[in-house]
Amino acid sequence: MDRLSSFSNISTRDREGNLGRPRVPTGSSFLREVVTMMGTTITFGRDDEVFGEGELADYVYLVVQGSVRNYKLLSDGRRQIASFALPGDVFGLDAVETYGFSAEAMQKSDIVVAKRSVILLIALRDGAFATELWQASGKALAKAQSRLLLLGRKNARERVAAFLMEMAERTGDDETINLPMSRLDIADYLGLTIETVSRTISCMEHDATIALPKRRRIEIGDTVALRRLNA
Amino acid sequence: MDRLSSFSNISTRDREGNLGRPRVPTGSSFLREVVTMMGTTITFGRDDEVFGEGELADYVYLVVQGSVRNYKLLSDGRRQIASFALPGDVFGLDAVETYGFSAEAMQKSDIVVAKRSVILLIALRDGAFATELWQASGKALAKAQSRLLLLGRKNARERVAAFLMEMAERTGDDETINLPMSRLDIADYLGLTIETVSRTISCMEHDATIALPKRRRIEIGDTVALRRLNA
DNA sequence: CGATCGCTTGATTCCGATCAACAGGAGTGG
DNA sequence: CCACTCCTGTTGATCGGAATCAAGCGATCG
Repeated sequence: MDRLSSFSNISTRDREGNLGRPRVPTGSSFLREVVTMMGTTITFGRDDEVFGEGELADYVYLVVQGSVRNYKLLSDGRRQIASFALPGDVFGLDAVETYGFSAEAMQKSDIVVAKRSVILLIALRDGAFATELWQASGKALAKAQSRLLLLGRKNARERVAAFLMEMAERTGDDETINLPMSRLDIADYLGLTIETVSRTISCMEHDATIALPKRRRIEIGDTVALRRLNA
Repeated sequence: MDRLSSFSNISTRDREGNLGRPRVPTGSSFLREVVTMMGTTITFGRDDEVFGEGELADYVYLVVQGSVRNYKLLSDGRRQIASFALPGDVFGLDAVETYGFSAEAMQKSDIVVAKRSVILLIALRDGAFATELWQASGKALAKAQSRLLLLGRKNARERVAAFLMEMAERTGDDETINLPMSRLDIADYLGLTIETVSRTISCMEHDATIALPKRRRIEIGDTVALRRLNA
């Protein structure tokens, strides 16, 4: 764990505790360590742009607190959210020359910003680290491919079920989900309209598949029913 | 170009000529060199499985001749093709533990098969090579994200237009496309049905946007009209 | 030459989009 | 504290684009 020592004098104590989350995202925590070490924390307000599609990709980002939407737009305003970045997630890492999508904070968010050139330098010197970056991209790609299946072939109910299971996995305690995003964000993530998302959620509430004590809080009642919709 | 010399005694002459293609896919040709050097060529017949989703990812692949579909299935048979691999393309590279999708030859295809462990070993020793792998994954991810936008937000005509432009770019001479895949493959790539693909293509023929002298050959008549549908 | 497979075309259905109205909650200012 | 407004989300009615169902065509191959 002191692989960083050749690049920095700062002690490499574990910083996971700072995140204050019940779960840590899968993947290299060493990558998070490097970004944290090499970067600066910036606070973004609600709907502030972190970067725009097509801009030179000079930085990589780590969400400490808050959440970020990564999305692409068509010229007429249609939007597709590619991914949500939650606390502990790194994003903007896979850009090659320029960012392939835009990124906006969904609420007041603390984000560590690190120079890509530094990451690249470390990667070039350290094959193991570069390999971790490669594998991190591989995992991101696998997720994207699952989403291709969702967007290309699943119906509304299946999409919402997949979303709920994903969010249950990534936040909360498997039973209760605290949504950091609006219904519109969910719709643009799932390739649906806000009305269809709302209706589908209502329907699942009537089914007792889920309960919603608050707008942005969903409790999963019937995990089996959700899982059955997932394959 | 002799970075391979430490791993092999075979001379590292340029092997691109072997591919017999008008265009070489973007990205590291060094990666193709490594795979070619370290691998063995195997010929697959039409619809032969190269690997199945969930299998241990022990190999990486390079298409020399022919073409491959990479796809995921739902339990009821719905299929989403994530990507097509054409001559010069490497696939199966981004898998982490197991393959995240299945791969089948679309016709008789010559494919170089190389052990992943060898690639990994080189990557661990050579930060520059590992960084190339990382960037290759980044490009694949960018393509996948563009396809998320297509599958989530574009209508049938826009999807087909995007497909034609992609194929014109990847094969042939920008004017004439020789399709290596069936209408069903196109449909499963674009998240449509075979009937909708057929109708849309017919409609574009009536428009004189395209011409189809043969079933598997498409000539682009109005590039501007196609491009207008793309953003 | 006939059979099969791949593709096209037509008729109808259906799921999700669109259009429209309203409800509830949070935040604001008096 | 309450009245007001704005914003987000829900619900209902209708529409439309692609799916589904169905039939026929044409090329390829044994």
